[in-house]
Amino acid sequence: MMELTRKGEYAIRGIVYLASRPADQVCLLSDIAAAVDVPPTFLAKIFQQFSKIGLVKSYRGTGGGFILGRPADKITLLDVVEAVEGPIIPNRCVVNGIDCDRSTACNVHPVWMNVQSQVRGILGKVTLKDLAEG
Amino acid sequence: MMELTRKGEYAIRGIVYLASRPADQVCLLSDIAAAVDVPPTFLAKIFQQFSKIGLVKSYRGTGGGFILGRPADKITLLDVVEAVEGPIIPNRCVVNGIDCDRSTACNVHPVWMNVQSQVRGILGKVTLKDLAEG
DNA sequence: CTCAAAAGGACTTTTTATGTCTTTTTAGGG
DNA sequence: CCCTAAAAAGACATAAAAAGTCCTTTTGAG
Repeated sequence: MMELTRKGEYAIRGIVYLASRPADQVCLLSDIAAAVDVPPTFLAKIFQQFSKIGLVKSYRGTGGGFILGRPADKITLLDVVEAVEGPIIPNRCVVNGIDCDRSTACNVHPVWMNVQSQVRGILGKVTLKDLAEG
Repeated sequence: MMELTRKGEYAIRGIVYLASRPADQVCLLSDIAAAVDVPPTFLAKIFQQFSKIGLVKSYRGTGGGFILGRPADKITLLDVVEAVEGPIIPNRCVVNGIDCDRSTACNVHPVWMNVQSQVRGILGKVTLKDLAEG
């Protein structure tokens, strides 16, 4: 369980690569796709999602491409993963707040809440800067 | 991401219900399925998986049914989840040990290792006894 | 021997993942 | 203004996984 999809993996590869480039240099999607070995059309969709929420900035037309939407140390792995995979929800009932639909006193619920919070904590502390260097 | 499948949810519901019954009382699958509102044929498959790894013991024929394979405080949520969902692997490369196939120095890898270990830690500390009472 | 129950296997249907293709918008440069 | 380069958008296509059903077989008690 809890497996990242290929989309998520591609997303990370792509944006980490972008973070590893000079911050002011606009990168072609086709170049990124080639560098990280991801189907360009698929990566395009992913970067469109990034663009919508500001993780990257896009420029169209001749000389266009992508740069990071903010400094690499201000983008976390959590941002990236949630951008393409949706929120981190180990169990559906977590979204309903405190109570499951199954029973008023569901003992499993707080466990999932705990899992969610721990995972978010871990991913939220890792930035693209961390991932791009080293 | 990280969402439990319905199968996993059913599995938990079913075995927690079983754990809430008197330990020596054999339970019919059909009764369990009705009690936790899961398609009986589907739950049957799940309990077959449980049975194979000893989480439950099954008895065939007249008067048959299921009981827990060991005391409720010796079965963890991790046991149950991994029984039906497979091992907890946030990213494929975690299984290959220390190195990703993508690059020799993948900085993302230790993060997934950390996630895996945290989640396993949380789920491994919750037993069916905890979940069945209260 | 018969009936009740789980086990096993083959199947179907639905949903999600993983892409591709084509058209449209935007922008730069002559 | 026109041409070309690039991302955006949307409609498809295919494949894999999830979710569930159905039928047959095995096992056991009475």
